[in-house]
Amino acid sequence: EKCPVCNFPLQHEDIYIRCVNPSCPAKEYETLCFFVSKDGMDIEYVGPELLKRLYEQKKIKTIADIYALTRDDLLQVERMGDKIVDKILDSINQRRKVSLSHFLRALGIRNVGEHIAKVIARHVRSLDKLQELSPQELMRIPEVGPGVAQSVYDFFHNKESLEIIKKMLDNGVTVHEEVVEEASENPFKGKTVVFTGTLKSMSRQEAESLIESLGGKASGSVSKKTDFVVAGEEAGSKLDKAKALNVRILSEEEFLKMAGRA
DNA sequence: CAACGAAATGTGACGTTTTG
DNA sequence: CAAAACGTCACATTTCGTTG
Repeated sequence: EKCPVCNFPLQHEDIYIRCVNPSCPAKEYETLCFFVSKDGMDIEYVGPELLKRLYEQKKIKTIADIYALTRDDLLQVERMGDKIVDKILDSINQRRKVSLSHFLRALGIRNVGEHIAKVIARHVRSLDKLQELSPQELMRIPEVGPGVAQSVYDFFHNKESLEIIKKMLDNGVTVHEEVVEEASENPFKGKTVVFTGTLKSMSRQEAESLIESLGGKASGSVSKKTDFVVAGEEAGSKLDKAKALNVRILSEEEFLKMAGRA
């Protein structure tokens, strides 16, 4: 079953599908894939393959339907046992409560990534408020320009997406306000940090959220605005750039010590 | 309005767990 | 135990917002 307009198959290829057909299957499927992915709601044990089966069996169509899945729906899928079904349901339940920034990110609004989602969430505080903002009002938020403002506005003024949001709320999803807490004094407060290479003691993501919790910013690329580069094993090109720009380089040990985790 | 830095998007490889 | 499916990671390229 292919979309008559774009003719894309139902295949998770990480391609961003921009088919004009509002009910394009390939697009709907990609939206589902993104929603459960790490960059979205991060629903464990649910990935492209499972979604494809459920979509083809018409058990789900939109991201809202994920929250209405039953044990039987899942057990009907091939290669599905009790153990994994328990985990899946558990995982979905865990994600019923979500912060506004996380939710906003997971919706997959164009031009809204992890960072911008957080910025917007901290400014507007609630989902209701966000829906009321005009593009002009949105642009008053720092780091939000015309492109982002338009995407966000369009999303919240589209009949389909509003229905999906309503359905999610009806299915027990609660979006809570963003909590902004002031970080205590530490070497990373207000600093920009870039990680390169592999860290032994934690994942890249854990390290980045550690920096954030300390009031710093974890960035992906080295520039002259970067305060520290933390070099793990097999550090790549970012380490070279740091040396070239005379950015202070920290070993993993130094990093942990300064972060108070050593 | 061009240059620049940061964020978003795209690409590809590899490790781990579960089912049957 | 092998195939399937999920998870993790690094990094290149493109796009966006800001600033001089």
